[in-house]
Order: sequence, then structure tokens, then C-alpha cells
Amino acid sequence: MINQSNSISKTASLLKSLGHPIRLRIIIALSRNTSMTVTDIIYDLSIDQPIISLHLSILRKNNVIKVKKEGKKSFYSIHDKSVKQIVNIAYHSR
Amino acid sequence: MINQSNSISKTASLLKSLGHPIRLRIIIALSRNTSMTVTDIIYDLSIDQPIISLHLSILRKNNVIKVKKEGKKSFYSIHDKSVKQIVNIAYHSR
DNA sequence: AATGTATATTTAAATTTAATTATATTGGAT
DNA sequence: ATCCAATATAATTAAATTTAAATATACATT
Repeated sequence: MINQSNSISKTASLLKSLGHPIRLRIIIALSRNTSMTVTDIIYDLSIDQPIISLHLSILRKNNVIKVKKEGKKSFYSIHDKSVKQIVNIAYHSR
Repeated sequence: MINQSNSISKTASLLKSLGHPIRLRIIIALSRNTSMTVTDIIYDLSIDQPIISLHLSILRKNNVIKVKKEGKKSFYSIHDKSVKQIVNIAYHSR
């Protein structure tokens, strides 16, 4: 597939990263909390650590969330407002 | 997986359906045109008919687009404003 | 009724993604 | 230095998606 616009790929990748139940739940949890550690998220969603870490890495790669490391803890938060807007519209449109 | 909220699943499914390059291009094309036949879309994207039809069916299933059949033609259009909003925000956020 | 056009569905193969389990890294406390 | 807690990464397998090709349906025209 030659010459597929880069913006399209990036936008698709972003939306795809949001389109997974666990990742969506992570985003919704982060929307309520301004910042959470991985342990917080694991506890909040009751999902195993490696699965959470995997999905966090996918969201990180797509600039949906950002991390701040302090000691051995990683504090995650929503990257920017547009993510919240997208999820909000999607969530309330159905 | 017990007791996973239905709204979350639906929202994830919606966003996932938007998160594919071909489907995104279909939506962008429909955003410019108010209504297009399958043939129009095939021509516009230069992608084979069965592939386009498949992705149209996925978008239909998620209420992203709607169809109006007239004779042997199917006229497709964006289902509602929220779809455009989501794609717009996603597209311009990167 | 046979043909052509527009679109949809099915099937099989290839590719991607996800979940699971195991292992690794890093930093602080003892 | 050793141990534990917090997090990340890797490897394996399982499951879901995507593509491609073939086939089917439905309508209009001849």
C-alpha cells in the first residue's frame, strides 16, 4: 500500500488505541483522578498487572496518556483535553 | 469476563470501528459529500469493491453511517454529527 | 428469461492483536 | 549486598481482524 497519508494512519492509530474496553476504562479512571499510579489502576479495574502495563504502553505510544516517574512509582495522567473530549462524545452518543 | 459494562463495550466498539485507515478515509469522504454510492467510494479511494463493502458493513453495524437504498444503488451517509466531531478532534489533535 | 450492473456475503489465508505466564529492571529499605 | 515492592518487557499461545478471491443477490434492461 503506497502513499497512504501519514495523518490518516496516525489518527486511525489514535482512535484504535481508544477502542478497547480495558484502555477505555483506564482513560475513564484517569479522567476522574488527574493522576494515578499503576497500582491504583490495577486496584481500580481489578485486572492483572502485566495486562495493565501492556495497555498503558499502548496508550503512551499514542500520546493518549503521559507518565511521571517518582522513585519506584509511575504516575499516569491524561495527555491532553482532546482525549477527554473524544471519549466523552463517543460515550454519550450511544 | 463477567459484568463488563455494556456502555463501555459499545463505546469501545464505536471507537475501534473508527480506528482503521480505510474506514477513516470512508468517513472523511462522506463528510465532504453528504451522500455517496458504493461505486463513488470505490472510485474515490481506489480500493476493491468487496473490501469497501466489508468496511461499510462494519461502520453500519456501529451506527457510524446509514444507508438508503434506491433501486440497485446504496446511498451512504454519516449517521450523525458526533461522528464528525470525534474524527475532527482526533484528526487535529496530532 | 438472459444479461449487465451494483452491492453484499462467504471463505480461506495472512496478519495483527490480546491474554497469559514468566522473567527482568529499578529503586528503596533492611 | 539482599530483599521486596512497583513496574516493564518478553515469549508463547489463542483469538480476532484484514485482505483477497470467489460467489451470491437484487434490480433494471433487453
